Formats: sequence, C-alpha cells, structure tokens
Amino acid sequence: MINFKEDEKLSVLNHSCAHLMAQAVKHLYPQARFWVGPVVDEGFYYDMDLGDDVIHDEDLEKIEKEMKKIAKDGKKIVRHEISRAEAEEMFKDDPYKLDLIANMPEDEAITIYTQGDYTDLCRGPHVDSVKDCRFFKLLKHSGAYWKGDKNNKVLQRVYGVCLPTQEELDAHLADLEDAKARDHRKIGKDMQMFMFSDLVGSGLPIWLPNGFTMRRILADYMMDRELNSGYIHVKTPVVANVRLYKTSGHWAHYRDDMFPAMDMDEDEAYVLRPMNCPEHMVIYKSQLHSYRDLPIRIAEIADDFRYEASGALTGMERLRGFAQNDSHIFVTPEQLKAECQRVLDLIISVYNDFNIKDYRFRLSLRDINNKEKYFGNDELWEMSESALREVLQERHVDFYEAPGEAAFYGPKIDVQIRSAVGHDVTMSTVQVDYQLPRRFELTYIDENGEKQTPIVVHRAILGSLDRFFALLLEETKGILPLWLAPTQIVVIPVSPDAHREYADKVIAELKKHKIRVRMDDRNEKLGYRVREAQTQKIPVEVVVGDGEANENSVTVRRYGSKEETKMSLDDFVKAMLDEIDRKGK
RNA sequence: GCCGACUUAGCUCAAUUGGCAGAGCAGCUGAUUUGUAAUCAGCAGGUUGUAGGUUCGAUUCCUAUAGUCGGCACCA
Repeated sequence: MINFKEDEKLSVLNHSCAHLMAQAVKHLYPQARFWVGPVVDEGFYYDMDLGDDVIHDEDLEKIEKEMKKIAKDGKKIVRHEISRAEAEEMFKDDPYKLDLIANMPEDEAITIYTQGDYTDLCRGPHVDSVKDCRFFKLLKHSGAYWKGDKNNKVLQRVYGVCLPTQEELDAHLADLEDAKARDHRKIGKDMQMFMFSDLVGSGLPIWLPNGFTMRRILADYMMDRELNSGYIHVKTPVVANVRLYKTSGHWAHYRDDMFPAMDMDEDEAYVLRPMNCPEHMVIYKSQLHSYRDLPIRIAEIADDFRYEASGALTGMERLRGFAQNDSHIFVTPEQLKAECQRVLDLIISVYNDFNIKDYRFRLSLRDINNKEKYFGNDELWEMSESALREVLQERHVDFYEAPGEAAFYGPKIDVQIRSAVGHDVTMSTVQVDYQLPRRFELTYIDENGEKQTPIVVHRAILGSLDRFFALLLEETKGILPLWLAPTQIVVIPVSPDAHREYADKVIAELKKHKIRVRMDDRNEKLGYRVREAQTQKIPVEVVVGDGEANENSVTVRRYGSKEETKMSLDDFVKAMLDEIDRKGK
C-alpha cells in the first residue's frame, strides 16, 4: 500500500490537491473557512468550517466535479512571500488563518500560494499547476474537532488521494478495495470464528468453535514461550474491590472508562477489572523478596473489561471485554535495561514465529506541556525515558519518538502495526513504572540488607489475544499456517459408503497425534467436497479411495495447489507433525 | 461521546416516483453413489433492526432508539 506522506513527490502532489479541493469547496460553500490541509499516510485531508453546513456522502461527488473543472482550467500555482503585517491584513476576517499566523515563529518567512481565484496561507511546496492534480478521488469525510480538542467546534474533514496518472489512481483504488476483503471482521464471519450479539452487548465477543480453537492455540503458544523465558503464570479474579484501584491510582484516572462499580454498602464496592496490574502487585507483596530473587516475572492471560466509548469499538481490535497477554516484571534498577532488552528479544522472536515483518517501534514519551496527566517527578521520567531510548539504540532497531503517548505512570516502547484496512494499532508494549511499586509499598532486600523499591516493567507481547487474532486473520487473509488452522485436515472418501471405513482409520491415526481432522462423507460428488474444503481454507485435503485403502496410503492436496501427492499414511503423519512443529517458518 | 452513513431470508444482494417483498448460495426432502473447485428435482425460509408517526396504503417519508461502518476524540 502506498504511503503518500513518505513519498516526497506524492506528498507535494497531494498537498496541492488539498488546495484544489479547498478552492472547489470555496466555490460551493462561499462561507467556508479553512484550517489545515496536510498530507497523511493515506493521502490528504482538509479541515474546514462550513458554518452550519455539514458534508454528506453525496456532497463529495459535487466537490469532485468542481475540482475537475478547476483542474481542467489549469491555472498556475503561484508562490508569494509576504510580511507578517500583510498576512494579518489579508486574513483579517479569518480566525483560523490568524491563529496559524500567530503561532508562526517570528523569524519564519510567511508564504501564500495563489491559483486563480483562490489564495491560501501555506508553507508549500506545490506543483506548478492545478492541472497536475487532475487524477484524484475524494475517499471519505468526517467531523473532526478543531485542534483535536473535543471541547472545540467540530470541523468538516474531507479525505482524498491524488496520483500522477489515471492508471496509478485506478490501481490504488483497486488496492483499497482489496484491503476491505482482508478485514478480520469479514474473514472472521466467513470462517465462523466469532460473533457479536446485540443481546449480549456491543464490544463483547463470542468465540465460536473455530475461533476458540485458534485462540486456545495462541494462548498455549504464548504461555509456553513465557515458561521458557522464566515467567510464572497466575490467574486472578475479574472482579475486584474498588479500593484496589484507588490504591493503584487507576480509579482517579480511568473511573469513567470502567464499567460502573457494584455498590454493596457504604464503604464496599466492586468493579469489573479494567486491567490486572494491581492484582499482580498484590501477589508480589504477599511474600518477602531478596535481590537474588529478581527479576520476578508474573504473567497472566487476563480477561479485562473497559467501558470503551461506543465510537471506539472496532471488531476484535477494540473491545469492552478482552484478554491481555500481560506480565509484570519486578526488577532492580541495575536489571532494568537488560530486562527490557530480553522482552524486546522475545517480541521479535514471537513475531518471527508468526512471520510478521511489517512493524515499527515507537518510543512513547510524556507530553511535556501537559504534566498534570502524569504521575511522578521529572527526574524519574527523564531516567526511564532515556533508559528505554538506550534499550532501542543498543538493540539497533529503528524507532520513532512520540510525545504524549506515554502511560500516566511511565514511558513505553510500543510496537505499531498497520492493519490490512489501514488502522495503526499497538501490538506489543514494554512500559517502565516507578509509581505502582511505591503506591503498593513493594520492597526487596538488597545486598546490604536494606529495603529497596523494585521497578515494574509492564509488558504485553501479543497485546490482547483478540487484537492479535484480528491481525493474524488480516495478515494471512484467513489462509492460516497448519499449526494455527482450526481444522488442519479434511479427509474425503471418494465414495462415502465404500471408503468410509478406511477414512476412519486415517482419521484415528491423525487424532492419535492430536491433529485436528474431520471427515467429509456427505452424499456429494468428490469435486463438490474438494471445492468446499478449498473455500473453507482448510490447509490439507486427503482423498482416499480404493487405491489408497489397498496400499495404506493417502492422496494429499494442499490449499491453493492443484497438485496431488500420493504417500504412505506413515509418511503423511510424519510430514504433518514436522510442519506443525516448525510453526510459521 | 462527536460528525456522517448504513441496517431487507443463515450469507451476499435486488425491489421504478409510496402500490401484492424477490434472486443466488446455504438449509431441508427425495433421486443420484461419486477420483480432485459447484449432480438433478422439489420444499421451506421474512412483523424489511426496534418503537412510534404521516398515509386509503410505508422496505420506501418523518421522529425516537439500538447495532454496525468511515473518521474525530479516547485508548491504563
């Protein structure tokens, strides 16, 4: 998928197209005021104040038509440098542009760009003529808070893309269409993986047999990896006393985003847990710890519940009930960096097993201008932020820094993945926390016999099982590797009646090795049953008839291949077990 | 939560300006007994998301509400 922001030429072209769109909007909505029209990964948008007007779906066509007209006319785009006073005079009736001018550095030159009857305040650069912008498409529109603040007015935002030629535009639009077919919500429905129900409640997934099988394999896999990396597993209750979250500080921060508390009497109330960090703090505290015991790695596949805003819910990506692949690691200050590196290594190794290659590390820092959002003092923040930065640098991985993305208790390394439908989602996370250990008064005894406070590393590898599951469906288009497929093999007797007995024998042999296999002995033609196995994306089809029964063999066909291979039953079982063991590799 | 859109059979979709709600696939029944992507015939399937309203008459127009989708805001 094209990234319009990273490609310099496309970036300029799309920004010019944003101006073209603004010009068209100004023609159709003379009252329009314009905020900003930047280039983003998926193209461009422009935020506009249309007074009392709002954009509806059918308006996009009208705007497109006007844009085509302007583009055809082919006016030059002309750059002018003006003084601050001139700029203020020129835009004196436009509060949005005045706001932009007021926030420009004193020493920066102010430039405007003019095309025909439209002039916009802009840093540039632009293409030479609006004619260059004629291959475009307006994709979507929405409301967007001015400056991203929900207390501000909702502006109208229109998104579009622009490419140098019609062919490239068509190809890109086709790609966008294809991406929709990879949406995990569609695949999950087609493959009967999961469902939602109005009666049960939105954001609360129901795992169907196929989905649950795959989910169980994911959970088993992850816990095995953790066991091999020195983690211990626990299980804690999904309901807890509100006092627990008052102690942790979550009550103060996130009370509104929790399911409401169940009040028992005056000073006793329980709440569905929104996360399970505090429970793990309690477990740590239940024993005395020596510095020799650390790091202690407590892990749990934990069901958590958050009352997410209705507009935030997105299939399995964002839920109100979900399962975190969570762990809290208790370390000494000396161990912090090495432990974070171990987690990073585990993340990369797990991604390898799933053949996930397209991801970016994000160093999530606090927003310096909004300190009241964060617990703790500057010194601790700076210490932990630079510790994580060094972890990334020492592992020589590319990363970008994102101020304002930290948790309230500390900075994070997040691993960002772009989903098939274009959502930027956090998969894995590593977080440094000095706050919770203090709030729960956790200690360990150091080599001098003195009490010290440990540091907690919060980490999730698969993030939430649900979200990881969604991502896997999209990455694989539902064509799962053998080890993850809910049904791994379907056995098809050529003639159900004549060959069912041998098919049963084959299935019994496979089941001995815990291979997930079923028979399709329906009264249908062979071709029909083969077709169905393919459309259901079952990795392996085995056909057995007279020939196979006589020589104790099977005829094997893989998903997506037309090739048929005959082999002995023994060799087949071995080959399957070997492939399952190799996982995605 | 905010802006916009959508909701018709299990699934994918039809239904001129308001005038008898249809099709394919899936399902069921029967025939067929199958060698690698759809055997044939028949049957059944709906309070058009829900609740009101306008109208002689509403899938279609209006109001409310739920859910879903695209963004925005949020994301411990």
